Amino acid sequence: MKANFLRPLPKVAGFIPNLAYDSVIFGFNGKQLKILILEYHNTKLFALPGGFVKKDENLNHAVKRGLKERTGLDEIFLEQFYTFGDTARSRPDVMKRILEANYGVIAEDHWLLGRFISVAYYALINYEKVNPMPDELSDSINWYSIDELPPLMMDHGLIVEKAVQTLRENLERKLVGINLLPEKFTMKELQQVYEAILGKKLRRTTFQRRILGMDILERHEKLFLGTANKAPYLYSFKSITQ
Amino acid sequence: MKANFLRPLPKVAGFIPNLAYDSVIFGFNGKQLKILILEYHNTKLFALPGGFVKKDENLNHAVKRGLKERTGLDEIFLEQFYTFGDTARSRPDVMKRILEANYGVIAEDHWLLGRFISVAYYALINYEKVNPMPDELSDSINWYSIDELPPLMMDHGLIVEKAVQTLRENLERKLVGINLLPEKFTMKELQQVYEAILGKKLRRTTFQRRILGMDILERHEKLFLGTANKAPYLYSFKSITQ
DNA sequence: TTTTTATTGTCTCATTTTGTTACAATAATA
DNA sequence: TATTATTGTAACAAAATGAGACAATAAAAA
Repeated sequence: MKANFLRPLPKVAGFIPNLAYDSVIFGFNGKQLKILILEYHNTKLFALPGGFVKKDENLNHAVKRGLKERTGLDEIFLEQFYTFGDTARSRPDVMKRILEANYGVIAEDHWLLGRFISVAYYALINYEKVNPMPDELSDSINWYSIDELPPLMMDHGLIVEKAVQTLRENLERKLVGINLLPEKFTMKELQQVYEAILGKKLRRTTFQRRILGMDILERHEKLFLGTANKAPYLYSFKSITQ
Repeated sequence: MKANFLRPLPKVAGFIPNLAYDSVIFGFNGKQLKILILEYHNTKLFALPGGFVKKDENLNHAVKRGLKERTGLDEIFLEQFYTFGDTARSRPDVMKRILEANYGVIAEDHWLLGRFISVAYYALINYEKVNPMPDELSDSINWYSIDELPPLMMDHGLIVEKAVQTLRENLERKLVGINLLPEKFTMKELQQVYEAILGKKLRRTTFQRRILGMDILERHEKLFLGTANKAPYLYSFKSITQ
């Protein structure tokens, strides 16, 4: 949420003060919905990837920039979902631990120890195309299944909760699920994405009929996996033809 | 959006810099969906009511505070829907006009002429219970029908658009429509709210059956309006009984 | 080569929801 | 007492969804 994406101890000058962003980066491993969580050096603190906004930079651009550094990906589904602005969410004590573990003693009035309002985004990415990169402050960034998260610092647990809730609400309306899959996918894979997001099983025949009825998929060649059964077709998302 | 809710030319000290909020306050006059728009002194500039966040104040609380000043109402439906963070949305030239019309010459580096990221909220209120109050900077605040808005300054037109879109999306899912009506209302009034929000006519019998089927309304006495026809029942929203 | 197995694509029928029309009940007026 | 416009609800049609059945098939086993 705070001191990421930054190499030397960052100066406030270049950034908008008191404003941060956090990102909930979703991936799908074929079975479970996962998110990227980083762990700060020598603190056992787990947090969402986040960062700050430059003074002359669009908010959306700042988040894309951070995401690119983390995942290497450029053209991904990214949507803002809430801005967290309670005073109690900022925890100077926690920030201090993180900064001291990295840079030694920190001035009491350092800008990173102040209050932060954080704009939260969620991203949907293709799990297989990513090699997550930690930053200077953290020694690891890893995928965690959304129902096996480590205890997250500050209000990051709440942020994840709201992200999952938003994703569920948007699933039907905006077909966001597609962004978690590779270009071509089987109907079963698409159904598994839906099931992982909604957290419940769906009926195969009804699901297939409903999705095909939407007329948003293009059918391609079959996928032969070497298993002793009928091979499924591959589908891709129809590009909108204006 | 900017210099509202403030009596003397506000000092940056007490507020979080570069951060504002804007509110889209919806009301329903029985026929049309309306929003509150204010006009700044001697500028012919129309804007959404907005304000700033105190350094030690919850974001949500700041918005409630502003809304209370504007409408006198306390317990109203209020929901955050988007944070606008493009650099291009801030228009120092426009701000300068407003401030100079109120306070005379303004320093070039005044904080209000800087860049602002704005968290946008929409509110749903009972049109009849409100006597809108302008602030120091504006000489009027008035209801405008959402399809007859004056040209709004900066990106406020965009903010309204997104608010209406969000309201539509939330109408089914969260039954927000109820908040625009008085405590007790007829089925027809409720339908008119839905129609105003969705911007289309609904079928009476289907609407009535669907709403009643939700089991969220309590039926009360009839409402006799003196018209030569059957009197409708009054309904209220069932309070959630845990 | 033939049989077996699990999975896929699609069809059918039951159930539920929604669209549409009809109609009796009513509150005031003529 | 008849008329008028509106309301509440019933009745039926149409559409969407739930649930099961089944043939087609890809590879392995026999």
